[in-house]
Amino acid sequence: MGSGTTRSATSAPTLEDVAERARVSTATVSRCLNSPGQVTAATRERVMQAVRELGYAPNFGARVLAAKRTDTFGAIIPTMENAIFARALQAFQEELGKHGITLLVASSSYRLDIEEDQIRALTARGAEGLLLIGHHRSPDIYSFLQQHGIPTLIAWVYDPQEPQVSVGFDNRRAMEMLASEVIALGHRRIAVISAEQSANDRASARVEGIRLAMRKAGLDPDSYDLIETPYGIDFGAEAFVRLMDREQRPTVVMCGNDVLAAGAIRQARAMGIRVPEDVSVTGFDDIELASVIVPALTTVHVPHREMGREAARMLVSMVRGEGQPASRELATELRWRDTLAAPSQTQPKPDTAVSKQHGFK
Amino acid sequence: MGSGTTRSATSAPTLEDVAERARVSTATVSRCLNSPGQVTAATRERVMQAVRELGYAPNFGARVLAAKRTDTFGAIIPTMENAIFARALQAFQEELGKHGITLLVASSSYRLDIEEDQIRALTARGAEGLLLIGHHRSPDIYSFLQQHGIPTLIAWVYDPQEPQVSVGFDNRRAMEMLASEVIALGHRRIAVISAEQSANDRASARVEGIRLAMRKAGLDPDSYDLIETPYGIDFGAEAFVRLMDREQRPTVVMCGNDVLAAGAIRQARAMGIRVPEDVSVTGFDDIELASVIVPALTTVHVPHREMGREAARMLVSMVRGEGQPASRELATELRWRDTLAAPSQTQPKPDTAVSKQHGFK
DNA sequence: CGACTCAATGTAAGCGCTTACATGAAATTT
DNA sequence: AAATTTCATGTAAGCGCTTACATTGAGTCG
Repeated sequence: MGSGTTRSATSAPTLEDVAERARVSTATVSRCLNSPGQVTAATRERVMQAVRELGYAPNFGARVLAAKRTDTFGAIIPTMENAIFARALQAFQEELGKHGITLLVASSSYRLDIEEDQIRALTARGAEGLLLIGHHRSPDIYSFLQQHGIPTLIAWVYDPQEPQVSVGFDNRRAMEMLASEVIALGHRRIAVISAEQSANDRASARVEGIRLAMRKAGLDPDSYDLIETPYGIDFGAEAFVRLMDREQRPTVVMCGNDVLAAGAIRQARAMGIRVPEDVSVTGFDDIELASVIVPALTTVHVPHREMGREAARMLVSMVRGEGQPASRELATELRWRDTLAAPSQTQPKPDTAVSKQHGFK
Repeated sequence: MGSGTTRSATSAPTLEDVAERARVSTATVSRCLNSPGQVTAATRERVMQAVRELGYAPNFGARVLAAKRTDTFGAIIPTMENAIFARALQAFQEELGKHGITLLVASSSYRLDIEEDQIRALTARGAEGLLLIGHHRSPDIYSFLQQHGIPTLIAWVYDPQEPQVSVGFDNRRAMEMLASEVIALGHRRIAVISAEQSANDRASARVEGIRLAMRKAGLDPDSYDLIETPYGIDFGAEAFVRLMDREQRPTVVMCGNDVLAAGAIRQARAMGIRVPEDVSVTGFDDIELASVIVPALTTVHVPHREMGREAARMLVSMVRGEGQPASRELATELRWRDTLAAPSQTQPKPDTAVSKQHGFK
């Protein structure tokens, strides 16, 4: 175990230990650490020496208790396994780092009750600002947050109606745009694979967007086929199987996110169903995966990194007491790739080889 | 803003406020919260009522200071953007949750100096146990950790030689296995795309594994072509271009991870180079991506979730003072899919459909 | 050379919580 | 009914740090 020194794992050295060793008061040590300008170079040197020798690290709890500042923000995301959150969070953290702020991350597994616990946990740990995903949660929490005076920013959605400041995009409108294109292409039998909508307002907004587009196009907004499923490639694949089992197969499968779409496409290939000749597929998010799979996925691009960075800036200014900034909308953008085409008028004929690669474009 | 009560954001209520309102001592309130069994149902009810009315949440710093327990572990990963870490971490966190432990996550961007800061930050924040990736870091840190008595577990590697307990796999041996297969298949012109090795002992162990296999096969271990590149699909693609520019093209490109491999494969397709007919490609990690891309990637499967879960169990037992468990090796496994084949002896004949592109050779 | 300034340092009062110990009432025993 | 045990609750001492305020001693000025 011990590699050299025989120093056992005594409890960590305290400010007082350092003070004693450097022959100064604890106040001086504290000043050395926090506002070195107030201390003579000589004493400072002596103190730092002691700090080094003892391997001193301040006790965060005590510091917070006394100073009432934590320089810590918190973020709660549904899951770390979803690349879109990971990516935005990385950017968020990088930006916070520039301001000397530490980020605490927790994940809720898409469960409201867990999220609530996490919010309390992060608050208790002194998070001075909070980043949350989506608006949908109990009002109690918002009043709790308000009571504790904790600035909270909602990401991944943009909705100026809501009282909380948000940064993100209009999920409904973005999906509506995509759906309009799909309809314009001639698709009428539309199927949807969505993430579970109950605890996920992004998912439900996206589904709504599709309905809206259908209504606007004069289609019956209830005529579409919807499957809700957990997040994961395999779930997407499985949902696709079920969809293809319907007596009336859809001509397009619109997925609530790219991962589900990737599963659908993989499954299509496995079943010998050609995309987009036999069935079109669309995604949402534009994660890296989207451009790597074959055929490359037509999807909605979301500026994740930018959202993370912007969220950090906004939250910092809120915590600094510069008032509530206005909610900020980020632009999404259709990424036309190879999985969306007009429905084939003819019955799809069983394909001969693995197809001759639909002439791109 | 305020939805009902006019309560402004006064500073958060304290234990004392609750005590006063419930007409008991602070001790009783504390007991209600921490060991409710010791309190009469009646008083408990009264206290809880007060807690609710006040929206009380304990001050973490104060609690830690007094109780000397934080129930918090820390983990530092190189980046959240890499799915393998995200996935293992998710499992790690889930397992810790069962023990009532909160996880604090930080990311170091593959930089040793940042990691060091993060270690100190997490320590100061009361992390009682630490999960770190890979062995490679300054000895000062290990003595710091030891001095503070913070159990530390190293993941993603297995090396019983090292003094720190680790859970993971033998990167070198795993890659050696794969490389042996590659060589057995007849490949002699081997190229490698690796992550940067300097701050990443997993990457360097993997490269070493390839050299080892070559040596064992009687090949000159310096005859291979190595490109180091940052993490990312596009970087993999770019490296692939450079490799294909060599006057003597390799017959196989072994990649340090699946993401680089995905980039290489995407690029091959873009260049009209067939995989595996013209060039084989291998990966490492077996992330979801590997089975979705076309052709599906031959790679080394690593049990990320299991590693995360196991890491949690081991670290918990270490923190509980149950002594140093032995390092634990997890099995990796070759996943044969479609990107690795014997090098074509004959000149690759231009195939009719997809391409006559690759002029080369 | 004494009155005054000012910078460096020390003193000590909390910050909000937990918990060992003290207290007193109710339950149990003798 | 007195003695004893038991259990709920209160009292108060810190936990390690920051910081307002007090102190000291050196420099400045007339």
